[in-house]
Amino acid sequence: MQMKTEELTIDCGRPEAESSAHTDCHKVIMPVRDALDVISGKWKLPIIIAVSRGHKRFRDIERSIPKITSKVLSKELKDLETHKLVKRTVYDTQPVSVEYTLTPYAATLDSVIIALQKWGIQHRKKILGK
Amino acid sequence: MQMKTEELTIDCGRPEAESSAHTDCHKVIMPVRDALDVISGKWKLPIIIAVSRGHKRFRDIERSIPKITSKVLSKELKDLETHKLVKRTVYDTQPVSVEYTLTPYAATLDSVIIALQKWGIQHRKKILGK
DNA sequence: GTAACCAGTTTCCTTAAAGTAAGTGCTTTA
DNA sequence: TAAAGCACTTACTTTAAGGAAACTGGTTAC
Repeated sequence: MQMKTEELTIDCGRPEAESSAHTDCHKVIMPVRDALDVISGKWKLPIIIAVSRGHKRFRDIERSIPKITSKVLSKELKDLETHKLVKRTVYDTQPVSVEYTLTPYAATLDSVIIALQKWGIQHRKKILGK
Repeated sequence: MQMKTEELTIDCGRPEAESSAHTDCHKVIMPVRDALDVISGKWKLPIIIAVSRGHKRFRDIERSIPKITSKVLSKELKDLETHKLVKRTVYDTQPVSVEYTLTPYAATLDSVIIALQKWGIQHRKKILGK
């Protein structure tokens, strides 16, 4: 789902001299954009956090995130699943119950989340001038 | 410019028992969303990288980022300016020349960019199964 | 004097993301 | 037996982002 990277051809440089800057630039921007494709957007991180807090059932997650709709939640959970961050398990009860959990892989996002959180905290202070 | 956080009221939790989970959740998600407001989107990081590579002039930056248009570049530079990541300096030459540079503050984004870059690299491997 | 460069702005248009609202098929509870 | 819960899906509408192209008002180079 949207792994389009072909348009990421950032040139970034002074054609004559340092053509190393080209590759260089590419190497930063390409993975960053890959990462942002997965975690940016309004709902993905809220969902990951809600699930990490123990909300496993669809309605449960839905209730824990104000203003999210079932439509959006459904779609975002699918995205997170294809990115292998969330696991969907169907239990053969009557009626079937479905559980969402984070994969161990989701834990690799911790450093990203922490970096974003830290930066967000100080940025708010900076912008609001407090 | 879009510092709307009032809808970030993630509830996140089991009303009875641990109401600490509420505040907890909030404390993670709110700054993360603040950070994403600033750096997510298609163009902001490419622009930051282009400027960091020494492209200072409007047309220069425009040329260094394939497919960007003047309209979008103009808007994004303004955003980055209000977020204090980019500085716009007008020199009183004939005709006036304008220079964009990164602020020292932009350097605080390094850890975020590095975290995203790292994660993006291994994620691509994971998803493409290489 | 006309072509080209600079730093943008304006207008119009298309696409994509997100919101609204209702419905589906099943089951348990009052 | 009617209401409500579960896990969603479908159809329709609104909003936002982004692209294309032209244009402004100045300046310098040919």
